Amino acid sequence: MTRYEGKGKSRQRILESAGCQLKEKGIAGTSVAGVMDGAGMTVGGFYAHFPSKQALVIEALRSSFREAAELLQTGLEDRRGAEWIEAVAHRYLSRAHRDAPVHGCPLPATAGEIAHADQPVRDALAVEIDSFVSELEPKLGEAGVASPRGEALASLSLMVGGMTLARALNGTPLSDEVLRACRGHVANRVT
Amino acid sequence: MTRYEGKGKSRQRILESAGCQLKEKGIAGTSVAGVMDGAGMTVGGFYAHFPSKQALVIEALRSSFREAAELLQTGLEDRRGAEWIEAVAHRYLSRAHRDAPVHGCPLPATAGEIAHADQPVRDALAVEIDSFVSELEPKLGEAGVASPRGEALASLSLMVGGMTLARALNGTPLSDEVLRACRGHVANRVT
DNA sequence: CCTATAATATAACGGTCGTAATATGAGATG
DNA sequence: CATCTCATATTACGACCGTTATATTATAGG
Repeated sequence: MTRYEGKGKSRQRILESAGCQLKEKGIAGTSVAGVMDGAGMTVGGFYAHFPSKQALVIEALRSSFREAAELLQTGLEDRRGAEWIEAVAHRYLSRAHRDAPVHGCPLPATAGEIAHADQPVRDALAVEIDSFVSELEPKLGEAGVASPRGEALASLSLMVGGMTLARALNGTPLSDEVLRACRGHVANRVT
Repeated sequence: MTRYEGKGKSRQRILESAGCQLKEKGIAGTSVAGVMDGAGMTVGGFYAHFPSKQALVIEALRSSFREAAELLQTGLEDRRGAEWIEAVAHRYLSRAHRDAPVHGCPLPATAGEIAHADQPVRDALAVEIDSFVSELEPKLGEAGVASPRGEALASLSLMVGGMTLARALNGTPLSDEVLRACRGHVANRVT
């Protein structure tokens, strides 16, 4: 029925579908059947591409995190130091990001569940976070903070925590308030 | 077989068991049968005490959050301003809290899932967070920060985000590093 | 055109979930 | 002692989960 476009393409579609579902519904809320449906296929073919749901979660987390990290920095190439980090925080802690998890960071929806997952999942996350923090670090160095790496880790924590709470409080006045407070905190901290 | 101690006692035991499981395994990882087992009873009796799992989650979240908020502040009655908030942050962002979720805050394990839950759950959370932030606020006022409420919201976001990430990175060197960085951030911010 | 091969669809397995109907058993009342 | 009441136990239902075995289909090579 469906036109065949090669195994690699299918794998990529599965990965993208999984990324969307993970960002929208978390790990427990993401089912293999749902992912395959989102990729325009049926369950049966899944295990020809991935050995288990956990393997899919690891790879989808990897690729969607990298994609989000890149998207977060696009268009900011001309900015430096404090101006750059502030722009990143404002973009991350925006209402747009809160209301459209699909185009954003997978951490707010999944980090809490990764804590109860197996070690391989946490190890994979550590690699990605370490890499992202290493990108953040020099920018904070330019901004003249005392310990750029510590500040990068704390900034990530603030952004993830703020977005997680803002989403958990969605539909209440506190949601916007949390976002605004966290943006203000970064601005005060860095300028 | 088991001695009967009144319906109220049973309800309380269910609530405490649910709180433990929520803090350790999140909402999806918490099953009604498991909660009743933890309370020393079997599934059947559950619906005599709560109309649904969601109702249980709301009430267990409420009571365990309040309990954690109180525990977080005990023994700190003599401290003021910056010293107080720093002690709270150090206690929250400790390895002890990371490694023993049962005696701590339910937010790191549940906030990500609450975002996908129904509105009543989010409304209930908003009430509790608003109340906690109102307790934090005057202490930050004493510390002399510009906008105490905003700072309280941002501090909560940093603490929850830091603990969530530290648990998601547990077993890797990054976990301790995140905790240390967030503690340092609060210290620098407030002194 | 026919075959070989690989990708996908169909269907089923065992397990767990939330929920509900029914059965049991203990405490209070007469 | 008999009976009523109500908390709890047992059991079952339908839905969904991850995973696997099997059937079907589409592409590539002779």
